[in-house]
Amino acid sequence: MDTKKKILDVALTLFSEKGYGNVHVGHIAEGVGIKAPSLYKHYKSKLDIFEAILKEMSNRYDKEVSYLSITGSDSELDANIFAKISEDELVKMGIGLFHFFLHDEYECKFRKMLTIEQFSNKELAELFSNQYINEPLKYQTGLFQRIILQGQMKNENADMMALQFYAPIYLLLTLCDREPQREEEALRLLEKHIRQFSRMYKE
Amino acid sequence: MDTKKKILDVALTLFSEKGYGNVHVGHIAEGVGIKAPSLYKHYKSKLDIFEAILKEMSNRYDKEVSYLSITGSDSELDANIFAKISEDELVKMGIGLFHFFLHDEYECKFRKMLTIEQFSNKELAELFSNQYINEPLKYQTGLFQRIILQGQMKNENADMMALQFYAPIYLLLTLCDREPQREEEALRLLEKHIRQFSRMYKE
DNA sequence: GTCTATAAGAAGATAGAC
DNA sequence: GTCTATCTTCTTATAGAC
Repeated sequence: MDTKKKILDVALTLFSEKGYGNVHVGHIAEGVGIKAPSLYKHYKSKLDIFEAILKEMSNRYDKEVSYLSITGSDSELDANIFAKISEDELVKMGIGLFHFFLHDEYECKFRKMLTIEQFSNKELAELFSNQYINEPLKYQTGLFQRIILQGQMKNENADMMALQFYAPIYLLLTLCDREPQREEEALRLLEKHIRQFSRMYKE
Repeated sequence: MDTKKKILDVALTLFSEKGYGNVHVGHIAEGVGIKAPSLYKHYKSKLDIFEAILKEMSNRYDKEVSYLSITGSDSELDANIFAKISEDELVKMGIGLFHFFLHDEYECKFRKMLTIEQFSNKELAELFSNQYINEPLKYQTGLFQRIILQGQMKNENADMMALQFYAPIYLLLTLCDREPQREEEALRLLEKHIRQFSRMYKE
């Protein structure tokens, strides 16, 4: 097994639960199954481990964006699929997105880690905003612009539609990060939200 | 000047910037203008300071809720005011609320502190959810129910209207906590959101 | 690459003078 | 109520054997 990789896994788990400052190299080592000094054969410092996580997750993110087209400038392609789907399918899409964000192991832990560390420096603040605010809004704005052009929805501001569609998803996601036991409740609200949103904007 | 109170002020400021684990009693003492051991004449431990902040902010919150009626079960009263106001006045109300949450010194620091510490135990998670999710949604649901009854808005689910009205405010608030330089942008989006929301649901 | 031993310093907290 | 001095423990990191 790749120890260097396992160190990042364990560290990400601990950082996402307690935050960087409350995790000690001894805890990470214990999770990996080695002694603390052995960590230093793989990474030169605790900060080095943290930065390796950022780099690793940045790579993962880039791959997912280009593969799943969750965000990015590729909403042109999706709109054709989107425009033809029913309200039921829109719900299915929203819930699928929600599930992925909430249950993908790395996605979830990384988001919690950034939530804790977002105020500690400007780079982490920007990273959080880009990944969880700017990019999703940009993508969904493009999507709604297409849907409007195709006459499926009312000719309102697409960026506000994206905000009004996405903000509840974001709120429910951060709610479930904090209180995982409320996932069922969140899913009910999410479905109701998308159905009502769909009904209000339908042309 | 009240040293005991000043300790809480300084500690809250530091906790909201760096998180509990990254703040040391020496830092707090320095901010207050005394030496670390002197802190222990006022509080018996670092954790004791943290808990005193929670208690203090809980008192502040109770007073504000009952005084400003921002949340609570008093939406019956406000609906009469609300129902008669124009879209412009609805915008003014939303922006006023946003400004208060964002610029009230204690409100802002406490929210950041809870954001950082929300995953460290269940009580803090519940506190965050109650104060920034459950209570605002409950209040606004009551408000929209009244507005619907008075025939001012479409007869849709009031709880979804509350979610769709409040979630963008919440998203923009957390955005400004993270990147204060984006406040102007957030205010523009907020106004656009409320105007579009108002237009979509207007009967 | 992993271990034990240990350095070097930081951090929370106490004792006791003033 | 504040200070200096100090204790104890924790924490990161290094040295060097295996």
